Amino acid sequence: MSIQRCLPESNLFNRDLDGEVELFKALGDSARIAIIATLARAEHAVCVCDFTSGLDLNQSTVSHHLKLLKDAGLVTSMRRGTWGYYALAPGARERFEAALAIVLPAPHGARAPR
Amino acid sequence: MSIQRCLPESNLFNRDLDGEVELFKALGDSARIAIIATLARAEHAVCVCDFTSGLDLNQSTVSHHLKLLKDAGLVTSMRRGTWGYYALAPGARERFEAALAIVLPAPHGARAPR
DNA sequence: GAGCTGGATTGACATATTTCGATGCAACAG
DNA sequence: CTGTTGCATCGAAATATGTCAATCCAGCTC
Repeated sequence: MSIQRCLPESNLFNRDLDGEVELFKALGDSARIAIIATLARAEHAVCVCDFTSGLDLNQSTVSHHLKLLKDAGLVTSMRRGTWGYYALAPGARERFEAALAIVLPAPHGARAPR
Repeated sequence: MSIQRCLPESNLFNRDLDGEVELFKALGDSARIAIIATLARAEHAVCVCDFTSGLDLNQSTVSHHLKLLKDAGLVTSMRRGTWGYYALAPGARERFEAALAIVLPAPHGARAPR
């Protein structure tokens, strides 16, 4: 019989993963991941000026990344006078956990290494 | 005193996150996330032909994505005769968990929901 | 050997994404 | 009111990424 041919029906994972792709894409950039990591550790909302001075990027570029993160629902923004502040959106961490659980579910059976 | 000026020293998260960025970037594409989700659920290694027929993409494109995932250390490959097989690399899931824990650490205090 | 088949590689092209400079807009300071 | 400052938005340029067609390279079959 030798080597058997390719499986007739492909058991590819079919479900729609566009939402998860958008999530991971949001962290797939060094500026955005730094922003998120900063916000995740901040006690209060962080001023935009901290990002424009801290990141080695043009102010408009920083603003662009912040907008991207906001569109993804990962951060929230507020204005106080002239200054803008961003904070991690509630549930941001959980959304990543959930996405990871869908893409890479924990092995169902044993935890045992052998 | 009114509104206080921007903080003098920026408390930006400084550590190098390039490795984490590469990880998340790997899942930031619909083809690659489908491949990983499939491999994460497969009992055995999956034939390349399953991906080329299952995904709506050219064979060379599929091969390209597989190479990307392999370069990221997320999958392993083997050859049996003419056919190629890919499997999830051991520890792939854990690497994502670890990356997430660095970028979005769990709130240090309580775990209790209320 | 010759021909075929699965898959990797190469090269080109199309599209997305990142980035910056310039401009616009509100809020503050004088 | 005028000038300044922080941030958003717009438009363009540079770069990266996804995609395919063509080719190459084993290994299989005859």
